[in-house]
Amino acid sequence: MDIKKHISAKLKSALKECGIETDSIALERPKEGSNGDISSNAAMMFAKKAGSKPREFAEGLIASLGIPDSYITGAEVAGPGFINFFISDNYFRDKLAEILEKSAEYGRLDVNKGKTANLEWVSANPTGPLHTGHGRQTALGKAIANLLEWTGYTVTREYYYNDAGKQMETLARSVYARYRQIFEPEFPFPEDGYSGEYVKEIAGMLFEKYRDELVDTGDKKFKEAGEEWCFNSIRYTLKRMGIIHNIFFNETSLYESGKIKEALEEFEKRGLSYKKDDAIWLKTSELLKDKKDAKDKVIVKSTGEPTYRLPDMVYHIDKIKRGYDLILDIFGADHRDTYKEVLAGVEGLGYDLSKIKVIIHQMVTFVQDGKPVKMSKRADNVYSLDELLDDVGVDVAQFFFVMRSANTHLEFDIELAKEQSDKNPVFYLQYAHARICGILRNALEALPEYKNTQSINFELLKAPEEISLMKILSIFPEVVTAAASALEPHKIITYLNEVAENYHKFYHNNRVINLEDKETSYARLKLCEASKTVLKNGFEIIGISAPERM
RNA sequence: GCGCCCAUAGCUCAAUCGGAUAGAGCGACAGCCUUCUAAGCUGUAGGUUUCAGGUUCGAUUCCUGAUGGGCGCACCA
Repeated sequence: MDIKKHISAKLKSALKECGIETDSIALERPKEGSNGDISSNAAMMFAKKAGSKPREFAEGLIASLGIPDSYITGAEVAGPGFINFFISDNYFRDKLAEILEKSAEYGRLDVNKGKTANLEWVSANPTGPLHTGHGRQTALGKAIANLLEWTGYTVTREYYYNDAGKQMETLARSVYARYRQIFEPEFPFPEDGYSGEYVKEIAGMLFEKYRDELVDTGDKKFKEAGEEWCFNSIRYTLKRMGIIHNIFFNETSLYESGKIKEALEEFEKRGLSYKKDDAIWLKTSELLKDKKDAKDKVIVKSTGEPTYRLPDMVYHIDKIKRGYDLILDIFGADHRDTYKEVLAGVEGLGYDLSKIKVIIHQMVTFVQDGKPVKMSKRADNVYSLDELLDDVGVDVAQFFFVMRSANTHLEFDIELAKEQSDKNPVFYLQYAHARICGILRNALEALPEYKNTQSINFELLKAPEEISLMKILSIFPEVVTAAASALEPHKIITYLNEVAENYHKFYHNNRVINLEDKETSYARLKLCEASKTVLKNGFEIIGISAPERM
């Protein structure tokens, strides 16, 4: 029984009597409680068509709806012509029973059951540890992958990297220089080298093992050692954050399979590329017609090496061919223009882009003591993601990165995140969960039979705080739907805040365990269990833990 | 210079495909622990949603322009 479908069907048939056929009945949940539980703007939308004024038309519609019925206690016209529906408390009591029955599955949807999704994110080349600049994307992808799974998708988590490009050579040269410096302090460090401490660490490990035997061996050993160290570091950080990628896709495999060459030939055949100054250019200015200032871009350098664009295009074609129903990329705002060029190339080769969606997130400013923390790549010690996790904890970091809409700049207040107190918004949610767990533990002592009591009278739940808590718990699946279709996990957090708030209010006004009134205690304990379920399921989506004690 | 994104309470941010009296947290002020977790609850103060127009029953949301901030404009990725 879904109340929205119920009301929607009623409105549809009432409109049909007036000669209006429509499939799109917009129903929303009014912010203000006095405006009912569900509201529709249908009368305002169709009054003109019916040759009537909105309020009059609304009155007429209500008269033909056949209410009250077993779920709807009443409907009234309000404001400019809204129809506000009031839902019976028993509907929400039924929902409560449903939450308890579904438990860990409550909120899981089957709208995308049988479909597959591919989410590619992080995808940093193995030239160093992940730094805090990668944090938002890392956390966001984790939550979005969860969100997709909750709507029924089978999700492939993928990491794309290139260990053959210029960046890796730079790493190799940097490690080599640090290695030489161990026994030749005057050995010059490359100007564009990676100056992080970890490079010295890698060099030190090589020296430990081979002493100075590697001086004349070339870059290969240094590159391998660097890549291995960096990937271990990256995987370690990802694991700490609870992320395991199913596929690590190496760009090199695209060369080995000949697909890069094929794409290049196809571009030429289609007249989309040309040679100039010994390089091969893609006619991006033609492919991106709606972008006036688009310029042609180099896809193969005069040295014969492709730029990142070409393999990126081929990589996306590979993902399309793998047959996913949804292909998601997550990029920072600094890639906003470049991904468009890549997709334009894919489209130029005749592929359909409709399965591909791109999530862009804005940059993060880390603030400490009221001042922005500098994140310059030139600095010897960048703030690594691991250090951030050490400083504020995994849950807090995950929460802070995900709590805001991706499309706005994020200010990450390190002092606030470190704070183990009521100032920290993570704890507000986790505290509600821990508090419920405490009560349930107490109940096992005081009323151990509650677990096995078969007939629980939910009609005893009638206090205003109990009703509004039941109401908020009942919309969790709708929130998951909305968050998933917008790909915005922060909507879950906003919702969980309401759940926690409603729970705390309920707690303060209603004693749960009361030996004088066991029947009510049983019902309230069930309400606690349902609240715990929703909080825990929500935490799972956004990727934080559900502590039993705090 | 050009392109994209953003602008909401003192601060950090919400606001359901355009909906009703724009909401939270922090900070400020005033209360609530001999009873299940006070990391909690209750109350007060705080707004011309940057500005100027436009579209309509109705705009924080859509359009135009201005102002301010972020990001990008490589034969780096």
